[in-house]
Amino acid sequence: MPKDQSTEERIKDAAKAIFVQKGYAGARMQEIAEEAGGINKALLHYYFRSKDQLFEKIFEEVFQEIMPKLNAVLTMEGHILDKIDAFVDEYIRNVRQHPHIPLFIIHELSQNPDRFVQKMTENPSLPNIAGLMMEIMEAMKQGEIKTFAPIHLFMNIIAMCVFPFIAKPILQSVTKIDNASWEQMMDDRSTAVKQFIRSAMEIK
Amino acid sequence: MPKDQSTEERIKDAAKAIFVQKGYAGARMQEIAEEAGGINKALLHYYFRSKDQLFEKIFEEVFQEIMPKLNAVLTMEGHILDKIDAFVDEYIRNVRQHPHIPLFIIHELSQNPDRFVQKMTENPSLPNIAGLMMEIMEAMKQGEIKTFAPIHLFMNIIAMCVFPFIAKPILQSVTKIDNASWEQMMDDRSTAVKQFIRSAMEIK
DNA sequence: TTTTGTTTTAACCATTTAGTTAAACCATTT
DNA sequence: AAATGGTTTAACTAAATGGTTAAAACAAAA
Repeated sequence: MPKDQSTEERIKDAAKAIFVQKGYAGARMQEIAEEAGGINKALLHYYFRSKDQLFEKIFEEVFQEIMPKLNAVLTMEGHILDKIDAFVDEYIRNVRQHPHIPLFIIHELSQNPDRFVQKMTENPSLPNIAGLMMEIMEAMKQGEIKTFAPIHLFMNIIAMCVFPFIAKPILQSVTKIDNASWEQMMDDRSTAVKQFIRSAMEIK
Repeated sequence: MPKDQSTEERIKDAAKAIFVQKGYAGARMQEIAEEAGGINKALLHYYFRSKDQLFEKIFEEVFQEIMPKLNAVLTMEGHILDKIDAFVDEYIRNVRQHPHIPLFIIHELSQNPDRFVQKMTENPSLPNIAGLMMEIMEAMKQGEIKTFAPIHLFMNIIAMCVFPFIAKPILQSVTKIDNASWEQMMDDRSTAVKQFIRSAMEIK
């Protein structure tokens, strides 16, 4: 039972920063120790045994931090387009606070695809995508929104929310937008995406 | 002057496969040598001096392989929506053939953002985004398409094309789609994206 | 056939890196 | 104060990894 929280927490924060920035392969235990501030490398092993186990802890935490927020919105009541609006808002707001997380998750997950399944079966807070699909199809049948393959709609929504953060360096270079203007643009991003989706899906 | 192409080419192919799959930090010179098939690790250094230089060569090649194809479409003549259609088709067709490239580029570029600027200034085949923006705005002014911030439209298009390939492992897991169905879905992707964009941008 | 220059190999080197260990430190209890 | 148990450190080890080197193999020219 850890009496002193501070050291373990400091290590986790440092590890999170380094792993998220450099990925598993690029991260060094030494660097994590330094990031934690005047902490010996051996302490990392004292608290987490190995790089693998430390990484798994961090990955799990990061992962479980982002997921529940999303399906919270997904299980919201109301009109499907309002739900999508809420999803977009929530997603972009979250990602802006932790801009490195999506690329980190995507990269590490594509190195080890099975990890996703494992993490999901461990924690049963898996998003109910099938339910969402049903709901979308129902709304289409009711003539509330245009008919469009639900899976592609789903992918479009996620893509438009996440991609700018994942590809920021390229996009910023290719569009020659400086940091200040980028943040300004991100202020408008939520509205723009919602508008685009409504424009595509709203009938008439 | 390299008389024998074969060895150098085999190394490059192997390096490309490994680097693209594992990233710079995760790739091992030994593994690249093995991938090349019965080739000594020292040969890699004989031909490319260092891991860094080998990586740079590969990165450059991969990068220059994808870029020109894109602005080729970008500088096409015709109606803006047709141009976008062509872009989407070309992009998705290309990415399907090399599904690991986008994540590779994005990941390595976010590790070293300056590299993009460098690679771009080296090769002047930079896509004329400003011109595209102008064209889009002109079409809006002419009432050919709905009014919508061009930069967000641009990001939406790229996002919808690339994202599914970048996030394939997650998306496949979360939607519980098996490999066969995934490919089938990708067959429809181009059409779906084009339809979505037209639905969002077309007037009336 | 000898010579010359290039390609390839096996063995090595130096450094980095994850991980270990034994001892020191420190706070709390007795 | 002594003992106890958790925490931290410095110094170390073993393995991995990028890189080097000297010699062998090979091909082409003289």
